[in-house]
Formats: sequence, structure tokens, C-alpha cells
Amino acid sequence: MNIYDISHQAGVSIATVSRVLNGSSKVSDATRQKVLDVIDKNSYTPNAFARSLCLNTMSTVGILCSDASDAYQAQAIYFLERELRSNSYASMLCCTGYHLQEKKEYLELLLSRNVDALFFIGSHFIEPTMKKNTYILNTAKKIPVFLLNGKLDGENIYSILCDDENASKSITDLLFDRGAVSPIYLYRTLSYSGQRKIRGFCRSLNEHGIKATDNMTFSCPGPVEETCRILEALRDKSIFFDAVAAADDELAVGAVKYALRHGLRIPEDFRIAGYNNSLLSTCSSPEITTLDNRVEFMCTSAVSQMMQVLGGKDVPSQTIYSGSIIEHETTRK
Amino acid sequence: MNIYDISHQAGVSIATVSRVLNGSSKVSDATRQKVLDVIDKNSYTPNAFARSLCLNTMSTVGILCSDASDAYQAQAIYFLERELRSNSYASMLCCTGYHLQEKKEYLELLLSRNVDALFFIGSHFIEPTMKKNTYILNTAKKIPVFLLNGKLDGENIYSILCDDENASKSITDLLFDRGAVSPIYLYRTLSYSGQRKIRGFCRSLNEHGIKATDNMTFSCPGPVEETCRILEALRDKSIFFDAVAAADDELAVGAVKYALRHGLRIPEDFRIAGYNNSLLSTCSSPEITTLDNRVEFMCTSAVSQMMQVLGGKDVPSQTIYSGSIIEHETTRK
DNA sequence: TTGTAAGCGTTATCAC
DNA sequence: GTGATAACGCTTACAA
Repeated sequence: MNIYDISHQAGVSIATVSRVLNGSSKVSDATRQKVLDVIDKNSYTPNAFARSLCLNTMSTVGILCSDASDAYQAQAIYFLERELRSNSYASMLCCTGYHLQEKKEYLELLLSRNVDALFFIGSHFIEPTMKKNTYILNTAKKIPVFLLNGKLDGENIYSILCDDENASKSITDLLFDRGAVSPIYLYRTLSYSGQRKIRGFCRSLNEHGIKATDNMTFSCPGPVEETCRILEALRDKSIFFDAVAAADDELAVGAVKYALRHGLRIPEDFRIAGYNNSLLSTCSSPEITTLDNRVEFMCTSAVSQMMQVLGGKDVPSQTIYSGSIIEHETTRK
Repeated sequence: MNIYDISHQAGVSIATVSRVLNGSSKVSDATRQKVLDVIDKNSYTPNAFARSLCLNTMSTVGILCSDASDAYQAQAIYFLERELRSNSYASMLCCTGYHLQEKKEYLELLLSRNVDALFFIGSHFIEPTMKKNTYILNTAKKIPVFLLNGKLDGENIYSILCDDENASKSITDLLFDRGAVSPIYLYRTLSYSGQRKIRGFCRSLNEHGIKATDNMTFSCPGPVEETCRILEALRDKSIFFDAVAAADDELAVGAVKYALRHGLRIPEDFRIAGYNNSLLSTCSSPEITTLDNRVEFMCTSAVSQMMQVLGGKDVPSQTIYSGSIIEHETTRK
């Protein structure tokens, strides 16, 4: 069933059918009704491929994330998709994992589907050397690229991110306020935003008269249980710490477990701060003070910017917004 | 830049370029190399729309979920996408929310993009009355439909699901084993799988000589804090319970909070079982006994079945597999 | 092994 | 208002 079949049955030309299909006003009411009836009767849907061949777009964008089952990324995916949909765009999702090669392959996949724009969730996609980022720069030559919580300078690349450095500083300041003397910092990876968070942590330390050294920030790439063990190892080495600032809420959960196991009172003896304002922060007992980095706002802004860019408007290449602290039981008595 | 440009530059016909593009063996090595060079030099990508118009497919499927930020669904999305990708399929994601009208609109969106198959994550999509399910049955007339953890009979519809009833019975049996006398059940919604879980719970009760009545199963659609309050309300009404079986891990977290607040010893005085084997089960203190419903297996099977169906093979319309209990601290001393 | 030419199902530009 | 007809960029018989 195609546009010819409809036109025959309705006794009009395919041009008229097309006009009806696309809501053109230049069709008489009588003809329109006649055509619509035939379309209905046959429950005909225009062929998407032919349509997009003419229009050179399928109103589809690509969303790249490293892991859709990660709580933060899952939220971003949700908000992005909803917002895109309300602007009549469909979303192709790609879970690339963490290897550069795979990221590139997924990018090929999306480009081979002729998507209109690309969203990268998280700063995992920004490689440390500029050379390794050429794959993004090259893509941006074809379609606009939006980096959510990542930053990269380049033509047709737009970065939307939370001011993680200042957020991380504020939340560390809070730990000091609540009586901490020797806070340490836990992170998962040293992505772009990961580095900014650490910088904020160190700035707070300096302002509180502590010289930031290497054994105040620790990498915990594993599951909760491992995070807990890493803290226990520090304790065994007699490294003193009475507060933990973490790069995400899951790491903070590890700190909670550690404190509970060793009978430390929270927050009197031990304070903990997470990051991302995820479900984990309120599922923990005690509930974890965390930083709301406004995922929904980030996604809404990104989609709005995309609509403007596709509409030929000029938008800033960087948008940085502030986060806000959500205080819970791990810092508040 | 199109196939004509390439053919001119390479001094061959478009047919030859097409053959090279599609890896046809009927091309001499010399010609192939010549064409590949030109393609490379111009970094040419064939137009996806023209291509799909000829082939009548874009190797794309639709994934429908109600909420991508839900831990269970997020996992399913991740595994589905990865598996599809490794079979050269791209995934269009739709987060429909929980209203029938929106689900239908999203379905239109996907069908208008001519996807090759459809995956529905979760039993939220199965409506209680058959009439309301016609929207799925109609879709299945066009393309195969795969229901993950949902069940609906119909031509071209394939259901892959965990045996939730028996799983729920086993995990309730475990609560009795660990000393429970009066377990209650918490659920979020009465979806298809939700009902099966309750049935399993009741069967266990019966086998342990308890007649299942209305005030043993409770709906807790809200956040953790509310779940906790609902349990407190029961306690205030002097309804006795010494164990909680929950339809998901988040509900179980609510039960943990309740127990901790009221000084109940876990598992001596109070036992808790969750469901889904999510991150929450190990992030809780104490860690929560949960049921692994094998999301990854479910997704891998579904994609494998899709490949077979699209390949014209006959596959069973229903696949039911068993779950397994993961015991943690809330039932084990 | 390579080239010619006929589709694929739309949209859009013209005339009328 | 409506109808021919030429794109759009590719795949694939069929010829050579």
C-alpha cells in the first residue's frame, strides 16, 4: 500500500494525497475528506524511508552513554528522551562502554543512520589528549554535538555542565562546618568532571589551612564492598580521616558501610557527602548528604539548545550552571 | 557527496561503487581498492535513507519502557541495546510513562520510523482488559513484538519472562525458614508480574498454614519514606508482622528503615526480602536478601529470538525461566 | 568483472 | 485547487 494506491482509490493524483498527508491548506475540504477516508480505510502509513529521503531527515537524534544502567546516566537518558520526544524527535540510544574503539564504532553506527544531532552523556567521552578527541571534532563537522556534563572546544560543539568544581568545594566546606578536621576524597575515574570535583575538594582544603597531598584522594573503581575495604586499608595504615567526600552516591554508600562497621557515630565522629542526588542517597541509613547537579535542567537546556541550533540560531558554546547541596543525616544531627 | 560523485572520481559505475560498499565479492581487487581510496579521501558515508528505501529496513528496533531511570528497566535497556548492537541493530528508545494514551502515541512514533521489531520492557504495558491491549495486537500485525517480563497471547507476540510466582513463593518460604511467623507483602502496582508475585506469596502462606487475607498485602506506590510510614501505620494499628517480602528492592529498603527506626533486630526479630537483585540490595545496611530475575539472560534471549523470527524461523510464543535467591544479611545471621 | 537502467515511495516545482 | 513530473541516492536484475 503506497501513495499511488491511495491516489487511485481516491481518484486524485499523488500530489494531492501528499498535500493531505502533510496538512497543506491548498486542498479543498471535499477532496481532503475523500482522501482521508481512503487512507483510513486502508490504515495506510506513509513510508518513512521515502519520506526521509526527500526531506533528508528522519527527525532522529543519537544519545551516547557509556552505561545506561548507571543511575546518573539513566536519569539523563530519561529526561533527554522525554524532552526530545516533546519536540517530535526520536532517540537512538547507544551504550558504548568505556573503550575508545567501541565509542568510535557506535558513532559510526549513528552517523550511518543519518541522525540530526548527537548527545554525549558524561565526560567519559572526552579523552585526555586532543588527538584522541578528533573523532568528536570530525563528527561535529557533520552534525551538532552536545556534551552533557563534559567540555570540549570546537566548531559545532556545545557543552552544558554543572559547575562541579565549586559544588565540590561547597560540599567539602560543609564537611568542615560539621566538624571535620581531616576529610578525604573518593573518586571513581579521573574524567573531566572527576578532575574538577577533586580540584574543588583541594581548594576547600587549602582554605581550611590544609595542604592537599596525594594521600587524601583515593580511587575506588570497584563495587561498594571494595570501597569499604579501601577505607579499612587506610585505617589499618593509620591514615586518619574523619570525613569522606565522594564523587558519587555509591562511593558514599561505601563510606557509610565503613563507618557502621567500625562503630563510628555519624555525623559526630564521621561525616559523609555524596554526589548526584540519586536514589541511593535516600535509600541509605543514615541518609546521605548529596549534591544535586540538576540532571533534568541540564537535559532540558541541551534539547532547547539543539532546537535553536537546528533552527539556524546562534547559541553559546558553553553553559555552566550551579548545583545545590541537599543535606541529609550524614552531616546533620 | 553521493554515489555518483564517487563513481566519477573512481572512474567506475555507481553499480560498482555499490558493490564495494556492500562487500560484494564480484569486484576485482584493483577496482575495489581504487573505489575505497576515493571513498576514504572524501570520507563518504552512503545516505541511510536512500539505502533503507531500497532495502525496506534500517536495521533498527524500538525499545519501549515506562521509565528509563528505574533501576530494573535501566538494566534491561542496557543489556538489550548491547545485544542488539552486536547483531547490527540500532535501538530507538521510548520512555512512555504510565498512561495508555502516551504509550499509544509512542508506538505511533516508532511505527512511523519503520522499525523492524519492538521490545516492551515490563508488564506495565499489558492492560487488564483485552480491549485496551488491541493497540499491541494491532502492532504485531506489522512487526514482531517481544514482551520482556510481560505476557500477552497473540499472533507475532513473544513473551519472555521470569517465573515470578514460584520465585516469590520460594523467597517467602525462606522468610518462614528464617523464623518468620507473620510475613506481609509490599507491592508497588498490580501489573501482570505484580499479581503473579502476590500469588506466590499467598501460596507460601497457605503452605505454612496461614489463610491469606486482605491485610497481608499492601500497596506502597510512593518513595522510600512513604513505604516506611505505611509500615509504621500498620504497627500503630497493632497489625503484627515480623517479616516483609517486597516486590522490589526499593520497597525492601523502606522495610529496612522501618526496622532500624524501631530498634528491631535483623534478622532475629525482623526479616526482609527484596526483588530484582539491584544495586540497592547491596547498598543497604544490612544488605538485603533479594531475587535475581536474570535481566541479562532475559534480554539476550529476547534478542536471540528476534533474530530467529526475523530470519523466518519459528520460535515459542512463551519462554519462562526460573529466578534465583541471593541471600544477604536481612535473612542470614 | 563491470555497466545500464529500472525501481523504491515520497516531496516539491512547475504548469494549468 | 489540482496534476504531471523531476528529483532524492541507493540496490539490483539484466546485459555486455
